[in-house]
Amino acid sequence: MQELPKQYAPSSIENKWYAFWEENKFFHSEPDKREPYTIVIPPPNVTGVLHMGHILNNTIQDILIRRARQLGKNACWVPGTDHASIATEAKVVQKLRKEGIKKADLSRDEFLKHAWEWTEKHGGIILQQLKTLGASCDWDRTRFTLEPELYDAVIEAFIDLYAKGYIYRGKRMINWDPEAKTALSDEEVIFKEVKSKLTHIRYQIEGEENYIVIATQRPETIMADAAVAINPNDERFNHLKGKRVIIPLINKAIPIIEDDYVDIEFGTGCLKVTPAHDKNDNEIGIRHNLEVIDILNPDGTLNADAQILVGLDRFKAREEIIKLLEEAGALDGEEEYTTNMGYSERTDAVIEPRLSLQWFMKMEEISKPALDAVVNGEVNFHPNKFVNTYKHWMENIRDWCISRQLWWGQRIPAWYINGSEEEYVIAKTEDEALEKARKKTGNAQLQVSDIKQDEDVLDTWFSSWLWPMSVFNEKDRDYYYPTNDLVTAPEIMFFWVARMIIAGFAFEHQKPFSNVYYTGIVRDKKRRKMSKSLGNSPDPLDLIAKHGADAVRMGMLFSSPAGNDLLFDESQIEQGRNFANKIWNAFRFLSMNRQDGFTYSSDLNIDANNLVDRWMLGRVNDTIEAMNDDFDKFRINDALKKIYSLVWDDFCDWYIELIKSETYGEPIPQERLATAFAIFEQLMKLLHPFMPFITEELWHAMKERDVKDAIIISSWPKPIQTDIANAESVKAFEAIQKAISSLRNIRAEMNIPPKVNFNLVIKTKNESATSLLTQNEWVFRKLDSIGTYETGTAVQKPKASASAVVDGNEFYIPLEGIVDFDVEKTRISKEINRLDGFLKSVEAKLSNEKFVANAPEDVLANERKKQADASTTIVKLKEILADLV
RNA sequence: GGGAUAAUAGCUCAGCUGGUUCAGAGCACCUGCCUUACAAGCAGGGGGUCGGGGGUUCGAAUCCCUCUUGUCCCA
Repeated sequence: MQELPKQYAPSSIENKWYAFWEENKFFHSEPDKREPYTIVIPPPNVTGVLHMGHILNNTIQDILIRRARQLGKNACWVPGTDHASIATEAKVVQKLRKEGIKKADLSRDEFLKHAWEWTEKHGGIILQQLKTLGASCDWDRTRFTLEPELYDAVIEAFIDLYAKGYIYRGKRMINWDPEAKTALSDEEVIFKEVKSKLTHIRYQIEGEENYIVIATQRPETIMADAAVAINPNDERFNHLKGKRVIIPLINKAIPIIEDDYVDIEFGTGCLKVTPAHDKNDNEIGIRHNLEVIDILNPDGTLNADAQILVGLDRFKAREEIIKLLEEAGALDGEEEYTTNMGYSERTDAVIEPRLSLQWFMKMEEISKPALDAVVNGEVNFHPNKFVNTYKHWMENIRDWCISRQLWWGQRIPAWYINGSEEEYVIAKTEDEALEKARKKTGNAQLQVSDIKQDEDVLDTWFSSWLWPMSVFNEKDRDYYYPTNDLVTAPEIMFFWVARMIIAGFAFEHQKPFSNVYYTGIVRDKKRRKMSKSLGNSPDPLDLIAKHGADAVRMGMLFSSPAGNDLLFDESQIEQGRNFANKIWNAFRFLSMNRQDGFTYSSDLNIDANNLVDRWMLGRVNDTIEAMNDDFDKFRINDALKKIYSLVWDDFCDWYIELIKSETYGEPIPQERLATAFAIFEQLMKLLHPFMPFITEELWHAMKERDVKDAIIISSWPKPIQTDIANAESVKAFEAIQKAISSLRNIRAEMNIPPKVNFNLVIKTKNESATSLLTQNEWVFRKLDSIGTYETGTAVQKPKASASAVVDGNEFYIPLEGIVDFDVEKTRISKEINRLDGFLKSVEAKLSNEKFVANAPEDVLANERKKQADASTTIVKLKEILADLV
């Protein structure tokens, strides 16, 4: 047998097994008689690259899918990407610009050709990267939101919703991104707190020398002012009512109006009203029937209606106009001010509120079932706290602006007739549109050239919200839909999760999934979100190359309870790597001990007389049940911690130590080794979802196995031999562990070198303890250096000795010649003090009549037992202390 | 401004239905150890008024109120 290297080297192993899994189609799912278990991936941006958030998110999905596969379900994880219209279009435009091509010079078709080329070149890289992580996606089912079937699904959804009256076209205040030159939905606006200035400007009162002062953040918009508003209850301005003021620089008279919206306390109490450039102002404008003067171009520069500073960018214009106001004597000072400003989620440009003709989706009615489903638990959120956020948003839901002034996306299926903005038909194809247009106009002579399709595309989320349905063909949808679990970030709860639930009920009349697991955000140690622009994120592919995918998965998950942010540090990955190495070496040791002809049976059948085996298997059994419970509750990181501790603490630190041969240099007795191998199999299975590569590697290193016996499709363990491997055996062995720890503690505190033997005298509390400790003498001998070993209820206490009382049994180590009495006295006194304090608190409880009267019987009984145990131990320790004097 | 959520060891966090030696884990730290695999390891150890205050209860890290501080979402 070839000896294994001392350290685990993941890279070659990982590639090998990933190829093996793919070749054998273990990730692929087809509908069959089994129960399905389905996850759809949150589709990343098609031209994106893998970042730490993807690592966390996809690790969790892979864990869920691999465990489901082991549980015998028909596991299907559908991968794919979305077309990310704004981001991708921006990238393509940028690339073309570098080549000296302007988008404006291209036809729609020409531009789309470039966009597809770009997508094919960069698209799907991220999916390849996911493979290095071990993601067991069904790659045969990879979907893209712009591929024909999904495109059609989006168009059909639009047509259907339009027919039902949920979609309308209208001129509303929308969020305009002057950089991408498109409308955005409310969700795509990110508010950031920024330092700004309030500029105070004098508006002369018409026909008077006096002026009033208004405070504004946006002095460059004064040319679009339609009025100045005051609060009707503001007595300071009684004299202004009914008058008009003159806008400086352009000398235009506008009315003073009264409106409750004006905050008397804020600024100067006078508000300039700019209906074209502010949402609130727009509402005031509607109430007072004010003129709407739009002075901005789509790119954020001033247009001719501004009269001055035409062509200047809005921010440049702000600087310039302040100078002009100052020169004109209209500037009344500036004031520092902190405000929340809206930024484009995609381009980070400052959002421009703008009145614009767009397509909207009515949300209130259609979202009702989706609200109910989450509130009544039909769809569960993990952690549950996110239900509140969801509920709040859904109860205050507003209409969704779904049109985007872009080309890269699903083109809105509206055809305008004869150049009209108002007269249009909704149809899937041009032929159909023409037919409908002819019918609508009653003009049978209408030609294709008389109708023109809307230039705009739909919001990317208008395709993503169909994802759990649209990734399946009709036949498969019956089987896989509704899907089971969705793993995503809380950031996109509204963008995506809520809308998927809405769409699920709207189109399939069913929820899209049963559980939503919200992961945390990956941050750096300073709690900053990891991002490319900050440069504070490691490249996950480097991490994988350096430490192995298993280590990265482990490390990420270890410090990542559901819904809590993860403060990433590479030392966490090292912890994962260390664990992989530990497992590797545990196996290495076991394998080194195999003699010629060694075989083992996977069916565990342990000896009822061997407490160590009973304990070990009992621990495995407990862990299986505890992990299942954790998985049911989506406490995935708790499940990981349990298997981690079982492997490292129980199996490596105790069990392996105990199966070693009694004779130095001899291999592990082969029947013990066989049991250890069988237990190790259980451990590998439990660990497989978390660390797929190393477990598959060792699984095959344990014995020759058929392809069909790969661990990836092995069965998830169930508790076995629970008649002997149970709580009782665990408890019995734990008492021994505690005793051994106490002895090791004495050895350390007394500075007895590890190899120096000491004698052990155990005065047991009863005969069953004697028998336990007699039978397990070998355990003590194995784990510590022991000379003579004497046990019984009536043994002679050695005089000068170090001692410990564990579980009512007294352990004595004769000290003569070895040790310092004072140290031992201090040790014992400390222990007495500790127990004394504990006893007092217990006795305080028990002497409280109300406690005795009110506490349940089992609590009471437990307190009494605590009291009895503590006081007998104290008595014993005091005797011991007395003997030391 | 409205809402949510959190505050526990130096750091990151568990602690789920109020009661088990409940004050825990990992990391970091200290001490000893190259022990039949693993120094990426083994053994042992120190460290916390559970943010402050008040309340409910026989009993509170856990429930309620309040204050402070932080984070997130929404406007």
